[in-house]
Amino acid sequence: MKKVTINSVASYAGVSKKTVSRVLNNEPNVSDATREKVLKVFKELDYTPNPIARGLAQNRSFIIGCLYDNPSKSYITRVQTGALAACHELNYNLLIHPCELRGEELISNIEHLIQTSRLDGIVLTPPFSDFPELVSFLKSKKIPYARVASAVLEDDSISVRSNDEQGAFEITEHLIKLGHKEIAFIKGHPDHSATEQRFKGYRRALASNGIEFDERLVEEGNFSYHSGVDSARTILDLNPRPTAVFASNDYMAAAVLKLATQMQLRVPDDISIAGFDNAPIARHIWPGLTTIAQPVEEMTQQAVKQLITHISDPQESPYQVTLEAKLITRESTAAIK
Amino acid sequence: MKKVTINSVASYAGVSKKTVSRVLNNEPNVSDATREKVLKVFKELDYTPNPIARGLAQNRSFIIGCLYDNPSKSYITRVQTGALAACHELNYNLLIHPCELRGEELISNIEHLIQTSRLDGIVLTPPFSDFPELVSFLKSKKIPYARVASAVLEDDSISVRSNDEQGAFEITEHLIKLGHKEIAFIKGHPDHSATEQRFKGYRRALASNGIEFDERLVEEGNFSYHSGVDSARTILDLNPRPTAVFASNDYMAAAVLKLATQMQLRVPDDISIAGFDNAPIARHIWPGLTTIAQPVEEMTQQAVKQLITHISDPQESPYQVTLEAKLITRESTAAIK
DNA sequence: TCCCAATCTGACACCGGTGTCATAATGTCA
DNA sequence: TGACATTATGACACCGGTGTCAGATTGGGA
Repeated sequence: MKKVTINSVASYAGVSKKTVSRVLNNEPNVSDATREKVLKVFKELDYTPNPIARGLAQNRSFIIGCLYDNPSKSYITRVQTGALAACHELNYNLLIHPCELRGEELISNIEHLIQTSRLDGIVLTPPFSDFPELVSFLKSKKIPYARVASAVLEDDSISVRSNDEQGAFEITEHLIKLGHKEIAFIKGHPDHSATEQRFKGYRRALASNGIEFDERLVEEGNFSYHSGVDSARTILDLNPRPTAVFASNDYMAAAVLKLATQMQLRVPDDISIAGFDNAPIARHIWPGLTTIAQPVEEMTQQAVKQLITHISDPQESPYQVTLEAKLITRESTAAIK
Repeated sequence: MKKVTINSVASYAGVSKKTVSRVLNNEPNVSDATREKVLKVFKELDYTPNPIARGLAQNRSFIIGCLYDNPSKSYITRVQTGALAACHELNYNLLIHPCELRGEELISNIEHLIQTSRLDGIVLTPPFSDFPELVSFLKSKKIPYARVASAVLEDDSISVRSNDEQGAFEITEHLIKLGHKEIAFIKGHPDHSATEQRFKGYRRALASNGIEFDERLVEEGNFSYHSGVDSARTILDLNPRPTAVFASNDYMAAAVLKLATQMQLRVPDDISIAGFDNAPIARHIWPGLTTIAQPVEEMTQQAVKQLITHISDPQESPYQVTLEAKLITRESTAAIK
């Protein structure tokens, strides 16, 4: 099986390398006859251009990096799915790069990554999307980037998000409409901008329904299952016990459910529990969790797509998109008795 | 910020490109003085070799592909973690490629992937590890590959596995020692070789403890949570009801637990449940699942490491490794009353 | 019919490394 | 000291594409 290069195609088709290259890249100024002739040879020889050679000539790698630091495997997988879909469509490769936001020398770690792998661009997923040091570093180095699910919008960068504040508002209001007035809240990790957004939505729902905010009902979590256990312990021991708990994500909500079950509390009869994210666990436990579903794949796909488009043609100016989050009701929430 | 290439380094150090290249690759026949001089210039100019140029010259991409088709996000993430660790260590990149085993034209899909991305090698994770068509395709095309968690061993290929049969044996024996005699079993997806292995271990444990195998206690699942629900329904409706259920993975075990809870059965008092894999869900539900932990990260890391070593130096002959799986006991199993 | 612009095509250098081979420098032993 | 093996170094082609620019061809208007 001999290697098929642009040279073989050129000589076989009786044209120059450059003309073959023109056909490859859909450049103008190639006569229809020539174009067809070359395309036919492509098929006959089963030619695939070498992205490495192309990369060298254009000083590009055709690789996008994807940064994440997230305890939720399902979130990571969804991010990857969306990013891969976009990359696949636009003939790019995806390089995944898990790393710690608070790890030592994050910036130099990323710089090294970009240097050695020659990334063309980078996608930031939470909590990196709103990490100022990193964003300004990328900006100063003129490295194209896109932010997924960021809270802070900038005019001149690509950002695709869903409305966390609104989602939290809706799920809180859902609880309120079921008759709950004492609704505990478990916060997420302070490094994530979603944490603040979800808290805001919770408070707005209380306020707009005339329920006074009670600080004692709020616990600090960090999105991990473990932190949910700790927060749940405090909340479930309150006297009087709140009739509902809204945790900032499903893992912490699952932890509340676990502890409640251990304490012989019946969910949702004795207490309602709501989560956020619609992680697989939300439907894998009993009762299933009422939660908010975000279009993670689509957010990431749009972000990466826009990023690559921008790289290929810097004329394309970046823009921001906000997608809808959706309330999913399951068995863990019910009307107060 | 000017680009630093091998040419700049060469002229700055007063040597030829080739000598710089020799230092870069730790080749012999460079005097210590020259080597040091060049190394110093590397630091001064902060030089990073361009992997793309190197790839073109050597006809390599420095990219390993990782194939998977697995419903468990945590398994995927663990595979990635191990693969990334190996790649990072050996200056390779990892290209993830989720795809369907039974999807149309799997082989041509993979061929296209290898063609267009110019993969240097490929890691097969279950269920691909034991998919004969794919393996023989790779072999015929002389594409280096490594298999993770494969059941069938071949002498001349890289394979790193853990002992599923033994794990299943141990967990079954654990149940038997707790006094259980009627132990239901839920099989995994028939495409996965682990399915057969785990079933074998279950049967061996029964046999070696003088318990007769009862076909009615075996249900067909496919590793998904959903299939677990179906199987659980049948099993829990049996009369007499088995005192224990061993599901081939944790998702199906979680499904059994969910259904049992819905049916007001107390776990483990009324029925014991065991899983396999030690997925996060095993400790996120109540009661926590007794299960088998496999060293997924390590398996994958070793496989990829060996794969890259083999690519860089085909002298290195492939070998097979089997790692230990470990029984983890949690609250979902208890002695029969 | 002629001229000039627009369209098409190819020669050749270049991207940043590595492989080959010739040659220079050094070392070893008789 | 001379002959020869060994080590060190560089010149140059090459990997497979793309960019630049010059030259060839075609088309339209005067």
